Amino acid sequence: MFYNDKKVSIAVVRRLPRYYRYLGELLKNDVTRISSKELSERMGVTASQIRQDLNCFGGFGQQGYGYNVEYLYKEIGNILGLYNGYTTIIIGAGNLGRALANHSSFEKRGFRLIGIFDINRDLVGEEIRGIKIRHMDELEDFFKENRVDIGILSIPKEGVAEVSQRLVNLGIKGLWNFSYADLNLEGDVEIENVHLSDSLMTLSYKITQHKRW
Amino acid sequence: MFYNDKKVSIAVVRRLPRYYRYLGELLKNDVTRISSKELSERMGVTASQIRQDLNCFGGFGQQGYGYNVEYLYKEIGNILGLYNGYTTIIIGAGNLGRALANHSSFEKRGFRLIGIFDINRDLVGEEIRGIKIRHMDELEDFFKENRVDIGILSIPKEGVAEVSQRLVNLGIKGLWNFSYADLNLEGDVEIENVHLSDSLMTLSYKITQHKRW
DNA sequence: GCTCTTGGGTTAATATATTGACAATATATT
DNA sequence: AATATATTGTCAATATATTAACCCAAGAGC
Repeated sequence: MFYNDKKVSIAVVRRLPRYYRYLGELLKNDVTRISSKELSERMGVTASQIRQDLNCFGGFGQQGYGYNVEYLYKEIGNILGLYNGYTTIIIGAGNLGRALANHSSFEKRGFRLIGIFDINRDLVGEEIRGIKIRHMDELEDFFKENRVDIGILSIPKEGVAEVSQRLVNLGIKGLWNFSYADLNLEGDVEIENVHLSDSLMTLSYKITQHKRW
Repeated sequence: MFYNDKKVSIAVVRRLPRYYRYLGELLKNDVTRISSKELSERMGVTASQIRQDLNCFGGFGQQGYGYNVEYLYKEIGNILGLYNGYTTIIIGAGNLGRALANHSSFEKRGFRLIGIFDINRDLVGEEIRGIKIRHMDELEDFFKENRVDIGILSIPKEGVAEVSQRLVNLGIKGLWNFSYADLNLEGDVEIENVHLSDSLMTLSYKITQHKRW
């Protein structure tokens, strides 16, 4: 993982959204400045980590003052690419796909849902939040007329390999994969797997090995 | 994180579900034995890591032979607590809550959904997969009559602090939190946060810093 | 304006995680 | 039955991540 040719660990990158979230809250509460120390106490991490993390991307703070909340918020948003107006499409209009389509917080972060696709012809034509469901056959045509940055895969694992390869061939930049299969594709695409079952099993482990029941 | 008083890193624990998944696939394909080397190639990790990981929990393999797939599968399932018959309830019957309720793969992993709750009285009485939605007021009574192990929180972040504390007071063992707020509770409860927005923002970072567009 | 305090950036120290190496032991082969 | 081969469990080496320490710039107080 890189930033301006500088190597940045994925652990650091995964913390950025959390910083962004906390800074957003501060901003909402009209806090204009914050020190790494105070932020660390709120977030339950070390101040050192915050300073180290942020310094991967540049010196955003000022000695004796701290960080300007609004400035830092926007900088991190920028690093995360939230102001690039990325477009998304959902593949699979099942329960999960619908839930994601209705999940307004993604729009709030700058992601714009522009299409929903499914193989089930019974669903085609139906609308979710003003976006009509298209058949998978229309995928290629859709790409001719729209810039699609991110594909959200909410389909059973059986179909994932084929569909994802198709999306990559069409030039998609990223895949957000909810299917119960690891995606390891040939080609120039970024992948983020969300394995809900894995997360639930991890919780199950924690409960099982927890020492008080 | 511990296993039989032995310290096991969370990184190792988070890999267990993945091993479980791959072993399940092998089992389905009637593979009876596998070496760490071959498994490592399929999974895209090092053989050393697999051996090291598994040895946190015991010596499941045999020199010169490898691992018995079925045995290892069951052992890991057991370590993860998948055969303990954990019960779950969903708090929040919005889009995400419904999607999770309909997500059958959790049942397949041994988790049993026994209740759905919401504050919206219009939804009360409605059924999802045979489970009727109850009003939050009934929560305490429900706990008197049922053993509830895991609470799935699919509600807006505003309500999370109050609801989660209530669940902890009622003796819940784990919280699977989908709300856009970190849960850091007092009390004897295990927590697994799933921040979908964070994951999407991480993908956005990867795309943004990717070096070919 | 001078001094004191705050607090970021950076380097060093420590802790954790991953990978590599190999002896020990079971299986497979002849 | 003896030998060759496969492959684990474990220890050591390396790499990565986190935390601590400290220097020095900027702001606050007088």
